Amino acid sequence: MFRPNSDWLLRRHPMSTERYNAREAEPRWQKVWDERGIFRTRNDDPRPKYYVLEMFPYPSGRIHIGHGRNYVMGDVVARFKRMKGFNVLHPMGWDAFGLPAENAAIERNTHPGVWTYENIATMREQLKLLGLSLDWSREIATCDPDYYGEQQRIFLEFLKNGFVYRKESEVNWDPVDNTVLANEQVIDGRGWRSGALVERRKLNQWFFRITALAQELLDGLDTLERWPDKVRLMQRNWIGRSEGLHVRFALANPPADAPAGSPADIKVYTTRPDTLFGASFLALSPGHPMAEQLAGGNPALAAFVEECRRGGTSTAEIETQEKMGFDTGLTVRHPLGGPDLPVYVANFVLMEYGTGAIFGCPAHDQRDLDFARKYGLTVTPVVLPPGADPASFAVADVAYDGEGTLYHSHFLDGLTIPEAKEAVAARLEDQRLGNEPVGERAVNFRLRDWGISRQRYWGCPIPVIHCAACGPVPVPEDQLPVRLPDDVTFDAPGNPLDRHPSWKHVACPQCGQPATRETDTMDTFVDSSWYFARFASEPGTRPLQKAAADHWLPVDQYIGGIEHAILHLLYSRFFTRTLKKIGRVSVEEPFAGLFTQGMIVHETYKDAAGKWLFPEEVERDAEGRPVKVGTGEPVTIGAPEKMSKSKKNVVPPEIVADTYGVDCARWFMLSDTPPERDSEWTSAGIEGAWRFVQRIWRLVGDVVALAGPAAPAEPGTFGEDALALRRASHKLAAQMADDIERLRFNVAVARVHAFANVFGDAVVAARRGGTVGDDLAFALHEAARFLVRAVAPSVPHLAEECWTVLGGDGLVAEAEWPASEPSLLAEDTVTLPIQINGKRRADITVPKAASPAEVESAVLALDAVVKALDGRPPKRIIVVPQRIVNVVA
RNA sequence: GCGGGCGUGGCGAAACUGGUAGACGCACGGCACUCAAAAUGCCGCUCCCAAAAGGAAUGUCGGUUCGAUUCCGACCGCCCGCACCA
Repeated sequence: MFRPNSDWLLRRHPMSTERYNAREAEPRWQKVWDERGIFRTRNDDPRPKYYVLEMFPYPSGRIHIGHGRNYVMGDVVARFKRMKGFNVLHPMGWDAFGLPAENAAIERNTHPGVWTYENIATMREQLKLLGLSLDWSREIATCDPDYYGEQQRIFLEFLKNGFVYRKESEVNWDPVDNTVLANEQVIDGRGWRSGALVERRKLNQWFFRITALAQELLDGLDTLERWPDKVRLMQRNWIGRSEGLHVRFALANPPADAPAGSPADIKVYTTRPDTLFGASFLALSPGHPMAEQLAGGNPALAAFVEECRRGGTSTAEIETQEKMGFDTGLTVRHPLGGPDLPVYVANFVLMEYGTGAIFGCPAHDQRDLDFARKYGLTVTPVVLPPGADPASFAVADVAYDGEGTLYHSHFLDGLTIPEAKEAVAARLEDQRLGNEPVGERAVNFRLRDWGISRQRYWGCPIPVIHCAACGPVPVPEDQLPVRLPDDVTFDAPGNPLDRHPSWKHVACPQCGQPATRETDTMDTFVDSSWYFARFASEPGTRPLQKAAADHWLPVDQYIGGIEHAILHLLYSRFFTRTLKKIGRVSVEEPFAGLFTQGMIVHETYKDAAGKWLFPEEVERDAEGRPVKVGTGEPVTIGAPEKMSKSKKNVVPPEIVADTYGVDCARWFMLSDTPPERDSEWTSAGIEGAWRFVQRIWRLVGDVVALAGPAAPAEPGTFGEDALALRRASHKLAAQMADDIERLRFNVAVARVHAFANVFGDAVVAARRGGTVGDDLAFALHEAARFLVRAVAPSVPHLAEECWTVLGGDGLVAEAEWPASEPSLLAEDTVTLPIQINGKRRADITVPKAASPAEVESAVLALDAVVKALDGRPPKRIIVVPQRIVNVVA
């Protein structure tokens, strides 16, 4: 027979024994939100705007719970800002063009568009399952002609204004598949699908002139105060500004067979003109025009150049790669009268940086030193380290790149490095070779122009027509968008646009003669470089509207992975600045605040045969060992790794929603681990979140049982218990607001836990006390309502359910953030720890307003202090008001 | 090689601007309730000596300070980014 004892009754109430049924409640509230359209955003809303955006996903198929973390974080911010009175824009879209769709088309014989839109439909439902407060009416897909048509207009405006140009550039060419490969499709120098050795082939390609904005993009980083320092540093390094000197070296023995008009000098770029007297060779990149020309008449050199090209480009390969050179037999004059220098072609000189040629100063550059030692070139130190003896200082295997004074350097002797740089620059500027100065000061950037041509079908067509007579001609405005043809096949290698029977054949817009369309499409990074501006325009309107973009931009909080720290973010910054220059928007920087969240990782599982297993295929046997469900064969558990389909360590959102509810998943994703770090998904963690969700539900039920279903009127006075609870409630609201503003979700979660402990104690005490007075009833109701609103951004469905139980007006999703009364946040006493010689020995509670002198005398009266001083006067007493007291005995 | 970051209990972590180290949670142990279990609640949970009082401890060693997880130096370990950047 069921016979509860009194203790049980104290803690349990029939109301609170009902479990919160997330599976029933969550879809119900999602329907209510949807029907009332409360997440629809209007541009004419008078409230202050707040734009929160998570990096939009590529529609790869299905999402797993690992993808959900950044959407949940963004959603917490969006819901919080709504409660704080902002008109929030929180949209979602699809980065829908890209190579995987073409691969799927080849593998499954489907159209890339069909595959893409099917994936979008699946993933949209999965995202909706998470209860995100998104304005779905603004949803976009970059493969929509409405979207990419506007992108084509932007391209043509950029072209008109000189931000786009065409030049020859090398691509990875797969000679078996007859196709261009992306860098990630080249594995160990071979095509990923065909296995053929990849060739370098030159094609005419379109480029965005991002280097024209290099300085601007660099300077702009300083204004991005709400970006992680790490990302700004990565961009700064990527842009890579350096100041140096272009120096022209005259050829001492031009080759006899050189064609007329061949250059008579070699131009190098250097950041160390001060070391010019230590130069012992010149080196050309294998791609340097002079190297290529010389190779034409020299089979051995041609073979060397070819070998260099095959060398890998990965860092690991480069590190182990030995410095190699080929002596061309050419020599050049030293511009300051030193000995002539031999000219090599060397594998470590990059054509893309500087002028593709360097002078080597082995004593002060490690690469040059390695090279000089290998080829027996002279090593002359010209910078003397401070305190070193000029007679004995020598460089063996380690180049000296530190500070010092110049020596062995004629007119530079005795100068510091900066002085010597200046002196050389000044001297060479005045020297003439031909009609031009030998030296010219130069600012150099590592940043290169952005090549956007892709020899692919599933991308935004480049709106240009090639005419034999007129050259490249822009597609006229009234013929935009240039649509992708739907009737394409993927059964043959190469670009389907190129071999389509009719698509590319058009009349030249200028002369009317037969011409062909550009068959290249744009890099998908172009698509994602302005989508944030498209969201600003209301649905059904032109994709990029100045007024709308100016209203919403910049994005106040952008959230995404660190993997986009450089390219996507830099390209978006370039686009926004360029759009401003052509008058399409008014802002310069697209993202005022950036947050890069960590990934969700999960253990991996392998069976005895080494095959990956899904988490749900693994269970524990009687001894607690991991075994395969059904068979009982042993399972090996691997370290937590990024969730990925290939390793099967994924958790589908549907399973979590069915078992625990998505609020539990949301709460768990916000708990414990700082959001910028990787977080491990565990069953213990999600169960902990489930327990806490139930606990909130019980607390709310307890309050209604104790204090009635309706909030009582505020009484004039409060007892001590009620007041203490009120203080805790008001503090919670204030501190949590601060935590969420700073995106410290794990700290916010801990705070809610701590409050729930205090709240729970108050509930138990109230029940024990028998009757609940008006003041306590008010405080309990207030605590419940504060708690529910404080967690509403994180667990929105649960919050709605609780809000209803508590008799709240309307939806909690539309409620205001609880306002904290300043009088309840202020404490009138403070407890100070008392240290003796830096060790905590006691504490003391004093009025907050107590003067240091009052605190000091109270401290000196403490037993512990009297005992420690043993009659002697203290050497010193440090009173830090509101903080601590330290007595130095 | 270059650049950046991080080391705190069994685990995830907290600690504001140099001021009580370990909040909060997980795991674990004990207890209560139950025929039993689940659920829930209470207690304990860095280490040493323990009855208490103490002492040690934030990777290691040193420095600055009344006081250091926090600042400085050296070392050890781990992680991330990179395009040999002249």
